[in-house]
Amino acid sequence: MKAHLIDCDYITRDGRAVIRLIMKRNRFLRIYDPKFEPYFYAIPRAGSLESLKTAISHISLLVNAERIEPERIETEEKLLFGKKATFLKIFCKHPSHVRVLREHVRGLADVYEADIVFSRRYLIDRGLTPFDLLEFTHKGKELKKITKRGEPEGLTLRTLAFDIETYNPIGAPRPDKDPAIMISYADEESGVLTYKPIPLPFVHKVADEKAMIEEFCRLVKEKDVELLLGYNDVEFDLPYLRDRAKKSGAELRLGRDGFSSFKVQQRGLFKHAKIAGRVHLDLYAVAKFLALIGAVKTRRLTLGEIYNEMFGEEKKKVKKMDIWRMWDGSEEDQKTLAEYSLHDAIATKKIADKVVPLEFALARLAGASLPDVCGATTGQMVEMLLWREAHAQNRIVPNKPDKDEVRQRESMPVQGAYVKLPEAGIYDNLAVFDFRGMYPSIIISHNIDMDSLNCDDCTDAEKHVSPLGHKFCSKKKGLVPSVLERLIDERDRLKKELKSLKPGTPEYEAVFAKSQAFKIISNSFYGFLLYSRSRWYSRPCGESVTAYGRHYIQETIRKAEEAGFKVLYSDTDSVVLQLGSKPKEEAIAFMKKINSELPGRMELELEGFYPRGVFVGKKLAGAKTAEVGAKKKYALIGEDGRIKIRGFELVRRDWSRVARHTQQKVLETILKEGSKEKAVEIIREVISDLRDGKTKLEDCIIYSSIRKDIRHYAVTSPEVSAAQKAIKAGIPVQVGSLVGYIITKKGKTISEKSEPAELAKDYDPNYYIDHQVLPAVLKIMKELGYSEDDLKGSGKQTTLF
DNA sequence: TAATTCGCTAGACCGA
DNA sequence: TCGGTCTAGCGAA
Repeated sequence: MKAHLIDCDYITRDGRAVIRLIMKRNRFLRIYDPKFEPYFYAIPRAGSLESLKTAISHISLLVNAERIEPERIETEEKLLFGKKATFLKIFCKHPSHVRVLREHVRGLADVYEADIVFSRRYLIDRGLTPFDLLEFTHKGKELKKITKRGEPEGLTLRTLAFDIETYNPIGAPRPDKDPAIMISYADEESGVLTYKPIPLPFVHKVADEKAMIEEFCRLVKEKDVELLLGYNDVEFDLPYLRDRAKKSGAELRLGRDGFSSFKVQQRGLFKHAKIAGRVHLDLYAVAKFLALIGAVKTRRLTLGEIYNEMFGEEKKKVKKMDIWRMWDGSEEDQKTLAEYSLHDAIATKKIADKVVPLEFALARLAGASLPDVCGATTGQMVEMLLWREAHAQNRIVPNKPDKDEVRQRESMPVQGAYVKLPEAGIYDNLAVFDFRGMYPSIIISHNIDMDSLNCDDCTDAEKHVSPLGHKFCSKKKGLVPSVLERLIDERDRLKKELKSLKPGTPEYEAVFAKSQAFKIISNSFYGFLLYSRSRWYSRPCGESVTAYGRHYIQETIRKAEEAGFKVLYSDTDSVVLQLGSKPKEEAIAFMKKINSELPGRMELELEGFYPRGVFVGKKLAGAKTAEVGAKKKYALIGEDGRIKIRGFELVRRDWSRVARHTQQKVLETILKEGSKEKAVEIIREVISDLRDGKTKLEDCIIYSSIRKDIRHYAVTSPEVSAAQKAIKAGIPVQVGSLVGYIITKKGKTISEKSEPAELAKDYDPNYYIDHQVLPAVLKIMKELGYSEDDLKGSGKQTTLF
C-alpha cells in the first residue's frame, strides 16, 4: 500500500508504547507499529562498561504500583564530540519509563538522548519525514514493513477555516452566560451558521445555539476535514464552543472518531489543540512566528492586521464592542454582522493558503509534523534538523545545559559585528555590496563546528585559524557545516528553479515557500551557536564566526579605499561605496577582485546602485560640538525610484503617525525631487495643522509594548503610565500587550500627560511639534543646511514661518 | 518552555 | 534647572 505520512504519535497497549502513524491515501488512515521501543544512552564516567551494564540491569523500581526496569541493554559505538566511544543503549517498555530510569542512571553514568519525544525518535530512527510518500505492508492495522518511496506527490489536505462570533453585552464575552451567535466557515465555499433569520444567501439558519454547534460538527464530518484552521482558536473559539456546548446540551464532536472534541496540550509558552484524526493549526501561532522573523510587521497580531498586511486590502471591520448590539439590532445590522463573520473565515482561509505552504516546507525540512513546526521557533527547528543529522552521522546528541551552565554562558556575551561610523550628509552616486549569507558562508568555508575544533585529523598548519586563534579541522566536515552546506546548496537549486517558473502559479509559490524555509533556518544557525540553552552552544565557534565577519568586512573596506572608493558606511556584511566619477563597471570589477580572493563559498554581491542617499547625524547627549553620524539610520533611493529606508523614526512603531508620515514625505521630497523648499512647505503645513488642532487624534497615537508585569517597572514611562490608566478604566493590559497612547494637554510630565488612546480626548500640539515632528525631520533638514533655530522658530525670523 | 550582538533614542530619575 | 546616568523599547544586520 502506498500512502503519505501525515503525523505520528503513540498509544499504550498492555503497558507498552505502540507507535501510531496517521497516513493519507484518499482518506486518512491509522497504522500501528508495535516494533519500536524507547531507549536512551549511557556511558561510564569512570570504571568499565561491563560493571555499568551490570549495575543498570539490576535497576528495578516500583512507581505507583508499576514495575519499572530496563528491558534490555545493548552496546553501540557512537561519536561523542567527534570522538569514537562505546555506549550502553538502554531499552525501555514505555517512554514514561525513560524519564524514571534516566534519573537513576544519571547517578551512575553520563546519560544522553534521554529527553526526546518518542514519536520524534521514531521518525528519526526510521528515517521518515512527514509528507513522505511511503510504501508499506500491513496485517490488519499492524505495520509489517515500511519503505520510503519519495517526495510527496499531489498531496493535498481537505481544509476548512472557521471562526465564531459571540454575544458580548459587557465587552468581553462570558462563556457561562453569553451564547455563541455565529459560526462561519470557509473552504471552496463559505457560509455562516446562525439561529436568526438573516436574509443572505450564505447564511444557514438553524433552530438555536445547540443546533448551530452540532451543525458545525456535522459539516466538519461531512466534509471529512483533514486540516482545520482557526485564528487564535486554541485560546478562544474552541474553548468557547466547548463551554457553550456544555451549557446548551450540544455535543461538540469534532474528531474523526465521531465522538471526541479536542484536547489542549501545553507546548512551551503556548497551547496546541489536538483533534482526533485531523490536523489542527492555529494560524495565530504562525503569525507570531512570522512576526518573530520579521516576515510580517504589524502593530498587533490580530486577524485583521495580518490580513491587511498580507493582502494590502482592508478586512471588513465591525467594532468588537458593538457585536451584541448588532445581533439585537435591525436586520441591516444583522446582515452586516453576518458578512463580517463570513469574511473572518474567508480571511483565515486566505492567510492559510499563503502560509501553509511555508509551514509545509518547514515541516519537511525540520522533519517534524505540521502541528509540531507550527509555532515552533527557529531555534527549535534548527535543533530538530541537527538532531536528525546527528543520528544520520552516528553522532551522540549533546545534552541541554543545566541552569548554572546557562547562567555562565549568559554572563559572557561575545563581540559581534563591526559597524562603521558614517559621516552625515547627502551623497550622490552610490553602490551597495553585501556578503551573501555571510555567517552561514563563514561557517561552511571555515568548517566552524565544536567537533572540528582542535581536532587530531589534520596538522595545525592545515587548520583554519580564526582571527581569534581558534583552530578548525580542514579535513573532516563538522555536523553544523555539513547540514548548513546542504541547506545552502538546496536553496541555490530552488532559486534557480524559481527562475523557470511563473510567479503566482501554485508551483512557483510552493518552490518559493521552500526557498524561504531554507533561508529562515540557515540564518538561524549562527544564533544557535551562541544561544545559551543550545545543545550545540559553542563560544569558540560563535565568536569565530563574528571575528571572521569583522575581518572580511574590514578587509573589504580597506581594499575599497585602496581602489579609490570612498566607503561611506558599513554594517556587518555590507558596504556603501561612493562612486564619485568612477563608472559602475569599476565597482563591478572591484567586487570581482574581492570575490577572487575570498575562500570557499563566501561571496560579495552587488545589492544595487543608488543615485542618492542620506545619512543623518546622531543626537548627542548634551554636547553641541561636532556633528557625528548615526549608525543604522539612512535612506537610499534606487535607480527605479524605490526608497530603501533603515532605522528612521518612520519605520518605528513607537512614533506617532503624524511624525512618521511627515518624515517620510520629507525624505521622499529630498531624495526624489531634491527640493528643500517643498520639504519646508510640508513641515510648515503639518505644524500649522497640529497647532490648529486639525490633526486627527488617531495620527497622534504612539504604540509601545508592555514587556513585563506592570508592577515590575523601575521607571514610569509614558506607556507604563498609559497602561496603568487603562487598567484603572477596566481595559486589560497583559504582558506583551501593545498600548496605544496619546500625549494630552493635562499634566506636567510626559507620563502624566499620557492617556490610553481609547480614553484620550485631545492632544498636546506642543508635544507633537517639539517632541515628534521636529526631531524626526530636523535630522534630515540639518543636512540641507537648516539649523534647529531655523525650523523651531523662537519668535525671531525663521525660514519655516 | 527554544537564535545573536550592535546601536539609537526617549523620558525618568537624581544630584549639584 | 541642568546635565549625566539609567531603564526600556525597537530596529539593523
